[in-house]
Amino acid sequence: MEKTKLEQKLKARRIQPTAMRMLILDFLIRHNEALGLSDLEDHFTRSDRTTLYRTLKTFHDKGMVHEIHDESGITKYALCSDECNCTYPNDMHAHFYCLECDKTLCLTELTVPPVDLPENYQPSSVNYVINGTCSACAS
Amino acid sequence: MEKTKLEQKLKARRIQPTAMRMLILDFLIRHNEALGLSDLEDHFTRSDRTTLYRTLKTFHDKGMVHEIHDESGITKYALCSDECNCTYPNDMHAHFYCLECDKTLCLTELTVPPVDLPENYQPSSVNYVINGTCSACAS
DNA sequence: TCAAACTTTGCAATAGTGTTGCATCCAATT
DNA sequence: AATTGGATGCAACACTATTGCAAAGTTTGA
Ligand SMILES: [Mn+2]
Ligand SMILES: [Mn+2]
Ligand SMILES: [Zn+2]
Ligand SMILES: [Zn+2]
Repeated sequence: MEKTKLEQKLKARRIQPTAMRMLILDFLIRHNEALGLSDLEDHFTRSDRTTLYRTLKTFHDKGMVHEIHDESGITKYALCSDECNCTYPNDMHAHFYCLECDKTLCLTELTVPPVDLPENYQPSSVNYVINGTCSACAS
Repeated sequence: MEKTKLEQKLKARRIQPTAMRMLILDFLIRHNEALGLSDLEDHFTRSDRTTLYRTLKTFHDKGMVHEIHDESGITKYALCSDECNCTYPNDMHAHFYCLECDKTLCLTELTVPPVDLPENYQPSSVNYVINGTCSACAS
């Protein structure tokens, strides 16, 4: 994606657009799967773990990405859509974790249904992961 | 719970009923929240981490408990009902993770609805966690 | 233009959780 | 009693996440 577009996206979330952050944002955009810190480490070999870690943290704090917790035990991050505020239940969707290839996908079409919680339980977000075998691994 | 009852429950899942396992099972029964390894460590101070770890692993392998992955990053375990085989979607229910007190509850009433996955995606289980504030922390 | 103030990055160390190898113990079986 | 297999304890390790601090870079306002 063009540099100016990346800059805009970062600024829209009130994130200072540094070179590193634009590279990482671009990387996230190119991959439509949720990525963990180690995935960034593998690709940005010249950059320090900590920078990558803190970039993900900043992105998360500013609502640029959402966290997904799956059976891998690794915290994964996926881009939010531009309009997303990660509010419950509107912006919440399901995810698919493939037990074979270890990849996690956003099922953005699959919005979570609001549910009836017990008295006095206040929901704020959802972590919804369906485990199984993805289409690539099924064939 | 009485010793013989605990023995029965373990044998029903083809788990050798040792003293330690009965104590841990009893502990899980007494707490209706999902527990992590460290919770067991805190209580069974005279026992070794590894034994507790392997007991949970055995319980999980034999279908006595199910794993829950929430925002805490800690793998938590909760007892399955006697009839549960952890099959999708019948035995799958939602969970509630309180961001204040860090506790995770089984919402056994809240069975997950089967969903329409993309072509060739094979689901086998679900990790469904609703985050928010529990009734105890709301008041 | 320069210095002060603030932010980002890199390096090192540490914390926290989960996992394994191996020796010993124990209980069931013959 | 000897044999056998599983359970436990101890130690070490692997992997991920997190923090402190100093250096480098950037913005801001005399
Ligand atoms: Mn997602
Ligand atoms: Mn449960
Ligand atoms: Zn796959
Ligand atoms: Zn609570």
